[in-house]
Amino acid sequence: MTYTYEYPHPAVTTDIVIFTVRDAKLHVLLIKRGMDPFKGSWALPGGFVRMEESLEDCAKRELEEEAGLKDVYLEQLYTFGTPNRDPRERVISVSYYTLTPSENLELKAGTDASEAQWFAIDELPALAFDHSSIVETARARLSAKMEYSTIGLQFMPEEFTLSQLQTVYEQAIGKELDKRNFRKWILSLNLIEETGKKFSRGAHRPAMLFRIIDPSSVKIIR
Amino acid sequence: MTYTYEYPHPAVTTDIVIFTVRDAKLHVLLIKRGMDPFKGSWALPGGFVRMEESLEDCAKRELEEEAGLKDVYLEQLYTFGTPNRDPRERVISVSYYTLTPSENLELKAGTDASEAQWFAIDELPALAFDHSSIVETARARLSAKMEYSTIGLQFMPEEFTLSQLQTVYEQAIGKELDKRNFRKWILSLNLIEETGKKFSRGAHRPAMLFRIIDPSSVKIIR
DNA sequence: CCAAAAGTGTTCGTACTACACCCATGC
DNA sequence: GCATGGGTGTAGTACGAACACTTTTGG
Repeated sequence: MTYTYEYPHPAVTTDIVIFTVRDAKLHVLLIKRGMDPFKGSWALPGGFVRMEESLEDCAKRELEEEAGLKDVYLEQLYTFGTPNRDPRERVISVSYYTLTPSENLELKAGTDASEAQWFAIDELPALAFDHSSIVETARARLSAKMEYSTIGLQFMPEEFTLSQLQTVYEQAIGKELDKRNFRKWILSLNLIEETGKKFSRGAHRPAMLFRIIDPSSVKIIR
Repeated sequence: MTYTYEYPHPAVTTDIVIFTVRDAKLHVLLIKRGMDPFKGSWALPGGFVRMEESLEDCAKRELEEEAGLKDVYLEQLYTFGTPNRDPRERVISVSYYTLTPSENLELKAGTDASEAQWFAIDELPALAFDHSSIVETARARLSAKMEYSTIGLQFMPEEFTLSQLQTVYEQAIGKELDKRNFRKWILSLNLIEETGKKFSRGAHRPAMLFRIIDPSSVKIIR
């Protein structure tokens, strides 16, 4: 079956930058390409938009197919459309990004991806297509948003310590923060509360565990 | 001549929201459609992306063809891709927005546009496709950017008074500003300087005229 | 001389910054 | 008992918000 048009049409894909923080470092999920072009190279999860699905639905589908991730909040990042960014044909990529807690990530390879793996943002391999630019754009956007919003909470699991949260902010923004000032700030927002439980992780005082009071409020990104 | 693909491809357009301030009110440029669908309706300037041009080049070309505008700074806004937003076929629209001084706007109708006209943002007619959403998105983005950046200067002609500039900010943000605080703020940035000339426009004290010191610095939008 | 917009400083409150020590635990 | 990260308060500064009167012109 073929599809014919009176004028040339580009192909449209979505590509998704998924951030998480593991081992106190910012990571991005990459998929090893199972097909040409760039077979064997690492690339962002993503794929072609189907005629009956919206752009965001496409991104969500790809995310589930290639990385087993569901129910994530996606934000549109930028649309990349330089004429020769794909050697096959003209491909326009609508990119999205998201943040996720590092736990509960069932990584699986999908149809056109033979492997999925987390990479530290500072140790990325060479990427297929212009995906390096996409990651760079996402990193810049993330960093800017973290400075004046509470999206950092989206990185967190159900329960977390303030030190973990601070590490996430430090990693995403790329600079160190003052512990007391950080705690004052995040607590003053009344978005998180103590669970009453403690978390012991070594030869030192255990940390209080916190939870997000209203998960829906975290999505408010101005 | 026809073009055939193995999988269905969407069409891709760019649509541009051009803001200006005239008569102390925020305006948007609209084009009266000369062809179906929505023949006779008002719509944003824009059109189909050609295979050999980048998205931004496409937006610039359409802007010149349909509105006679050249050398404008465009910022990508959002990509709209709901499946049925165009009755003809699946069309994905990459939208851009820009600001321009109200002077020197040679408005001309292009190939698929029979008329171009400025409309006050609060008095827009019904728009073709989902262009109302695009305008709304652009307005929200503009308003947010105006709060913490100096893009407002892009609305200004060569020489302008501080009152005019303040009006622009008030229109875009949608609220009144304190005259003394506004002046302190804008002057402290060292982006504008007095021309030495004065501008008389009625039975009152004439205003000092200002100019932008370095036009390239105005494009810095974080 | 009157109407109308231009121009000009100070005070207050708040939010961010810098900074150092004690606490609870595991080994 | 010591090493390790967890937890806490205060003082100084800088920035934004509120606020009213004088100046210059045209008619």
